[in-house]
Amino acid sequence: MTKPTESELEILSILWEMKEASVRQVHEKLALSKETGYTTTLKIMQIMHAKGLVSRDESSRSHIYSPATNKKETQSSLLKNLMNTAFGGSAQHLVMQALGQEKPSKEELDEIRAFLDQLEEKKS
Amino acid sequence: MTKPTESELEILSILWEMKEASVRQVHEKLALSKETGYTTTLKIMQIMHAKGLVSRDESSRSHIYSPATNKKETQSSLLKNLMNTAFGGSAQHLVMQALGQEKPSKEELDEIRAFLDQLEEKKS
DNA sequence: TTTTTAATACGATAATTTTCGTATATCTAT
DNA sequence: ATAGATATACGAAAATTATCGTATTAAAAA
Repeated sequence: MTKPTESELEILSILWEMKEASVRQVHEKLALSKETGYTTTLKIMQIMHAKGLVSRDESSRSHIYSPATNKKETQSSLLKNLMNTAFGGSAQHLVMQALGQEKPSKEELDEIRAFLDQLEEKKS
Repeated sequence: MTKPTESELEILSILWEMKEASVRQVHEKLALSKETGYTTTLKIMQIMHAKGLVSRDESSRSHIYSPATNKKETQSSLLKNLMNTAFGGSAQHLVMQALGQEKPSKEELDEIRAFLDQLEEKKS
């Protein structure tokens, strides 16, 4: 599985959310947060297709793209990479830092707690 | 604060751990996990110095480098970036994913729990 | 049918990042 | 002092990534 570049990841992320979309649709979303031309978006998506990061349906004139990589796996690999390069390999530090800056809601905190409990059970 | 590149981050991470080190020392650590030449490491560290990512003591012949950027801030910014590009902005998802793959020890889990509690208190 | 609009393909340039060779200076040991 | 080892500086090539213009084709509107 090739590692997506920064730009590719932005697009992949949009596709994860939308499930499938045309270049136009992706570009419009992307343009909300980034100054960029349509053909640039197109080109990157074509490259992603060549790399196998996305698949596309070419049956209609405007191709419909969808993510081809496993979302969890990609996230996991990026996370592991960041954990190793920036957090000395410590999940704990990374997690606490992530929580600290985001101030999650009580509900989210509870879900995380439940998740922690579940993790611990599995240990036995 | 300029965002470190991937290679720069690897080096910065080593410096965070060692507090301070010569190019030679950094290079030896780096070479354990990566095939790379000495002058390459040197060059990157010089660039980092020019960017202000590290500072150095030039009083002896072999310069001693140390990290110049705030560690927390850098980590935070990288984390936020990954959270936005790969996790749809959700700290919760990121955190659960990170924990899931690392299987932390009971002690670590407890520390995280304590941290969650502390977070919640602050809310009121 | 003609014109306008909108899509893909593709090549080329620009920008960024990584890599390394070589020159030069300094330290160390002989 | 001289030779050998080891440092930094620096330039430039190589590799990767991002950007965009233009040609061409297909659809839609007039």
